[in-house]
Amino acid sequence: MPDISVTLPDGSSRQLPAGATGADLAASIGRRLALDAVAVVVDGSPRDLSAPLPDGASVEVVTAGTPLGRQVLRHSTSHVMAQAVTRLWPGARYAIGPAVEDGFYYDFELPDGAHFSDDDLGRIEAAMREIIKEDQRFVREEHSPEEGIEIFSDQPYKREIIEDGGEAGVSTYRNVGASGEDGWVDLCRGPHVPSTGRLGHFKLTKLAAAYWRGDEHRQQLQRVYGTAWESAAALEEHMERLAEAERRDHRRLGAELDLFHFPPEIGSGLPVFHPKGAMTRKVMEDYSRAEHEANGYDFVYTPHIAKSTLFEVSGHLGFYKDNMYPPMEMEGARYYPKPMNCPMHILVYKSRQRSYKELPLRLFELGTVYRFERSGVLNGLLRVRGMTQDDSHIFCAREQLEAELESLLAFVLKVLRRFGLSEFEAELSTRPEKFIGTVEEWDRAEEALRASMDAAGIPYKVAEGEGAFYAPKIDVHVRDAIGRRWQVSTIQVDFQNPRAFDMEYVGADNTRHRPFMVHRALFGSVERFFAILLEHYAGALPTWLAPVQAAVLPVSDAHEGYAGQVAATLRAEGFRAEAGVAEETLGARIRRAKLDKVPYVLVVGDQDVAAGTVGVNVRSSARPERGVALAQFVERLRADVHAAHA
RNA sequence: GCCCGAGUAGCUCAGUCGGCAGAGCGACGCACUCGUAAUGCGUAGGUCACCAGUUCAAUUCUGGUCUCGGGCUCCA
Repeated sequence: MPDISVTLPDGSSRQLPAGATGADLAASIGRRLALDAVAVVVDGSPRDLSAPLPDGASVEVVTAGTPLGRQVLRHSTSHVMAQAVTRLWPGARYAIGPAVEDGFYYDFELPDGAHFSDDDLGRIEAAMREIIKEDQRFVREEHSPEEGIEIFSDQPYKREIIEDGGEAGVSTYRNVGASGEDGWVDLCRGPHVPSTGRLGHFKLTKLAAAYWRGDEHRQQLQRVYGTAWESAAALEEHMERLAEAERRDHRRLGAELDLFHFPPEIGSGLPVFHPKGAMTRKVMEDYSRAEHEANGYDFVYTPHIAKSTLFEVSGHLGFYKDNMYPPMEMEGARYYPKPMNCPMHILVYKSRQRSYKELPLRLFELGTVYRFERSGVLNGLLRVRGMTQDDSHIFCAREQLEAELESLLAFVLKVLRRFGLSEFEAELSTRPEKFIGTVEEWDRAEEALRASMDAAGIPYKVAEGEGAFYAPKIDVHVRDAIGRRWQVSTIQVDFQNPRAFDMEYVGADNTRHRPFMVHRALFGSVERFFAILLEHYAGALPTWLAPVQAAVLPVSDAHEGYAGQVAATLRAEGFRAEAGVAEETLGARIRRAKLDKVPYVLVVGDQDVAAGTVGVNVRSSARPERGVALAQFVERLRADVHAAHA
């Protein structure tokens, strides 16, 4: 039999007997690799280990612990889950079951309109472990579409996929037990692990409803989520990450640190900030104002409600009505709470005739808006119904757009960095199928946005056709301390509103021109950004943002007077300091201050009163210091607070 | 809005197979006056989310409503 030759990723080549498979290749390289292998990539395409390798191919063996290997594991586990569900609910229909970030899901329609309950997760897991124990092989088969439709005669979702796919052939995977009996079959491109015995480090995590093909007008299916990993240790690590995320949950921290809450008496999605949360928010807002002032923005204030005509012109009542609170009738007019600030800012622009000499005109407002979000989407401060945007609208001449976007993005990133967020990824959303304006305008705006990201040096992806109907946009995402991605800033170029409001300026040529408009929210919403910071810092806000920067604790009540003086001195120096009273044991008071995540706990006793010193217990350190001169501590605190502004 | 789950003291939760409810923490009071992550004792605090229904009796069972959580759709 003639040999074949394949090329490995390191450039070396290997000779194998004709008909050799990926599994044979892995085995020929090493025993360990053969055990770890879950699939191969042949000339760039993922394949089963059992597939024969073509002569001359480039082949990479995929192991379980790699991103692609985990995808294969997860997708294979989702098949096992669907198989388990059909064992437990004969007649269940299964739709799609892909691998997703950190796990997988599968969508089902149970017979007789049944729904899963939480208790079912354990039953499904048990059935899955049975299937894994049976070590069923994943057997790939190729069929014509007609055969596929025949195989899935009782699976309408699979049939729909085949019918809509319009492909020349379809492939299926059959799970076959040791005795060779035909098992459960699914429509699938693959690849899969060789057999179910390769799986096992998984957990079913949650239930959800999901619409068939993501369309809320179609059948609602039951979705089961799970996670799967290459080893028990990796699964355990993942579960620990989830636990860490829960510990950092801003809703939990908001209650523990007494920062904010959502009174049911006010209504869903409408938070109140308590004094400590409000202090941090005030520092954020003061900082934002100072930065905007230093960067050429003009401040405006606008009302919370406006007559319907304003939102008719802006297009909100046409395109955004479902997200608006209903109107109030007053003196024959209908007043709507504003869902966005832009129409108001446009009216400021239009208050008089504008000259090109005024452009770019940058209007800024911490503007509170109200949006009627559907109840199911509310999520702590991350998704609310009343929020304050650090909102800006920039009006500029066409030839200023590029430079303006470039400096704008640089400004955005600079501010985000000062809040300790430094890993950015952006997304450029481009012209959708339905759009207004000209292709030339769009191309120019997209190009300007792209250039600003190149200039800022941040990585970005292009979301083709994802722009709003009126404009392309950049969304800036940040990664937090535990690697989660959050969308914060957004920058949108708008062609629609300048036209709708008939905005003009007089150019150097003494004729009228239409300005370009750029919408920009930096934090996104102050509430949301506050929540992201809380989660990023796990509640231990940097000193400049901490509501209480130093807590002064007297050792006994004899030292309360001195503690008060120390706190007063710190406040006079511009810091946020509180003096305590000696009501409980010192240990208990220190513990409380630490749990409140106060950056500096100062303990003062006889020695400090005599020497004018403080004991310094730093939040991030387990070892307290003694006998630090107060003046010296003031300088340390000052340096700490200013470090964030460097 | 839809599916699943939850709602018991300020918080975290136990409990009642239908018979007028309990712990820890917190709050308050008294004692303790203390040098770096929980001093002791005591007191108060609950229409068991709300509204109906079944029942001799409902916090418990049934239905509805509201709120919260996890998803879907949507989005800052």
